[in-house]
Amino acid sequence: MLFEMDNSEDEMEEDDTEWKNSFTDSAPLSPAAAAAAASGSNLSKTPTPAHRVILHFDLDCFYAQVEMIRNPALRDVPLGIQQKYIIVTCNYVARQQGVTKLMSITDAKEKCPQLVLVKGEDLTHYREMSYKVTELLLSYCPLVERLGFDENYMDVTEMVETRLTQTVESNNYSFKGHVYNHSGADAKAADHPRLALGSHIAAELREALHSKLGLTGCAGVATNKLLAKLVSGAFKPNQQTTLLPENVSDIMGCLSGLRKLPGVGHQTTKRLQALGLVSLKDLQLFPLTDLVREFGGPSAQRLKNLVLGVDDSPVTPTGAPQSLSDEDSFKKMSSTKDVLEKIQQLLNSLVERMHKDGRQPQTFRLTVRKYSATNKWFSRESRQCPIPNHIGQKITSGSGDEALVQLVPLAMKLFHKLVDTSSAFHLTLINVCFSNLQARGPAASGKGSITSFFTHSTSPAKTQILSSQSQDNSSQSGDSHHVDHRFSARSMITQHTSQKTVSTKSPSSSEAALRGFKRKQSTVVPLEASQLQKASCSTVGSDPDETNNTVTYRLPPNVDLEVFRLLPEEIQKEVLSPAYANSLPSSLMTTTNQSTPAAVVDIPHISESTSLLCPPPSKPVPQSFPDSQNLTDRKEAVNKPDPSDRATTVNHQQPPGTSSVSGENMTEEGRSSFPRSSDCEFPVNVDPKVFSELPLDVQRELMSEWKQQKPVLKTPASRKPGRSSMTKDKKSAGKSSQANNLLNYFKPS
DNA sequence: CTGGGCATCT
DNA sequence: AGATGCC
Repeated sequence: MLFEMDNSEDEMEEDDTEWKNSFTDSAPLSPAAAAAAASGSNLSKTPTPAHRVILHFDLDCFYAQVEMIRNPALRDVPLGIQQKYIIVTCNYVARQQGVTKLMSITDAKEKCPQLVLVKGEDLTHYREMSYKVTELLLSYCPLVERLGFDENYMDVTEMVETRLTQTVESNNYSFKGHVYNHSGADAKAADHPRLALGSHIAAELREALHSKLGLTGCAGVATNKLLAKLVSGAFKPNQQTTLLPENVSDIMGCLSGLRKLPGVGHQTTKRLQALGLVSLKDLQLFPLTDLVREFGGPSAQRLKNLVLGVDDSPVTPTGAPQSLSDEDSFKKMSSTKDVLEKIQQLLNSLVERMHKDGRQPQTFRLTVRKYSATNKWFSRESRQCPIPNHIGQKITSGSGDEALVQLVPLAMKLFHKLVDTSSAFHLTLINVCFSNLQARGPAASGKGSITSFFTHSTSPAKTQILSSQSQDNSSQSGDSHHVDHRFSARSMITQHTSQKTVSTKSPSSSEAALRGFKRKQSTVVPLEASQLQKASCSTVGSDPDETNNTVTYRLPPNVDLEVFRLLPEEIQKEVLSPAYANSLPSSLMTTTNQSTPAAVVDIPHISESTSLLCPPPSKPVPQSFPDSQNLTDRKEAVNKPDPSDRATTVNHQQPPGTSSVSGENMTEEGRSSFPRSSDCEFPVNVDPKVFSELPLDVQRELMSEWKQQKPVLKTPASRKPGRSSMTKDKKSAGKSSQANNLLNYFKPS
């Protein structure tokens, strides 16, 4: 968008000249020289080479591309990816008709009534594809840094030097793709052999992305990250651009405002504006000392550098993520029960992701966003706590269900630190996060290895990163990285295919969907949809023979009379309420069905019957790739747009009223047959309030533990017993701790 | 009627 | 723990 009118140098010329003057005034050195000089302050191990060749890759409308790969029928229709009420991105067919990123659904429909919408709130597929991209790049060169899901920086300086020494003169030294502010053969590659080679590498990598992953994208080639990023968008989509040092001032001059600089966000822009600084030139001419006063030394200097196109920051290999989180936003969440269900839902998928990652989280964090009239927009608040080892191990060992059972109370405790539930509250977002991720393998480390993210559950794979590239010439270079593919992306692909065909022991999405149902033992073979349906709706009756066996308690999580009698009266009521019944295990399965104004065309990604009978969870979506049948299904649906001519939503949602009947039945039955009881015997440390908010199955699990006196606690509970009062003082959560005592989670805080 | 993740710095 | 920034 910034540079779409790039090659027009007509009226730009005057401003440019003026701008250049100011540029050279404040920066006597060329940008490259300035960068080299600035790098002196960088104490990093390897002083950044004076001449770096940095690539920036930016995939075209990434989410839309992924969806079009999953369903090729979407390629030719205007497609928007919907999150809540927003089109987060859209394909180019839609853009042609005026749809833009971050446009509201309403506006998008006006612009483009035929717009096909796909829900994109579940990032699973995007995340997976995103890492495939990074892995592919990593197979060429270890210095790859991710920026979001759809962008990657790459430092190919070494590759370039290698090619430079070996290609002798044979190369014609032409540039691949565009050269910024040069038209065609204008650019003399001989003057910039490294950048020219960089453009070749970029072209090869883009081709690899296309042939191996089916993705298109843009690339920028420059001498630092800032410039590479700025120039990569000069020609869109699916093109690449190289920025030569002599054109740095050109591209900087084209920036319409300081906000366009990567690293300058809303807040920084405001603060700069308060100083009277709006244009790049304003900032260039602003005295550094004054800037230091406002922003401090490092930030001030960095701003000064940015505005000159100077950026000595290294390409830092991203490796596996340092935290995994899952969140959902909504208009209003005001009951503890809803919070509990949401936390369950979020944790469920997060635990599964964590397990696939293979590392063990040491810290758990819960974040909420509270609605407030004044501060409607932001203000998130969070509380975090350590994760006891025995719980963390259950995540990595695959006992996700048991981990879940213990994590939910933990999360609820944090929730009560954040929210005073005795008075009304109004949340608009909940986020759960695992951080402080600890690699399991003793020698797993491998610097910045992204490997652990892909090779779940296996022994620490060798660092699959090739430090130096093959010398084979350009014709071969596309394949030279093939060697270790099996370590990385391949493993994920294998997972996909194996799921389709045979039952597999690797954690599948089907199995994930069962989580919370607590079926007998480990259900390896995915169940039929009808079975799932049965399980979720038939759990209300009596509990025939489900006794004891605390470790693997089974489903259906029926009401255990014995346990139920022990519950406080208000919980009994809550449990018996229809809403709660619906929320029980099935709550883990139902997606939060935010009302979609648009017409809905149900185009299941799994199979129609599955979707109708038992809607998949919104987070862990079974990822069978489109087979022929699904393809035809979707095509059919897409080709039959809603006659109403309104926008069309493609999703898989639960048909209304699927699970309500049995719940109400249960209400009647339960109310009449179960006695009220006030004699609940909790262990001293248990906070009844917290306990009461747990779902039945969780309560039962805990009760069983307590009964069996087989506590997880290692140390005698000689602790000062928590007051069992219902009062909540939010302040003193102080020293409540025997670290490994599950009961501690229930102590009133 | 502004999403869902991630990172870094303080 | 919060603020800020990026996509």
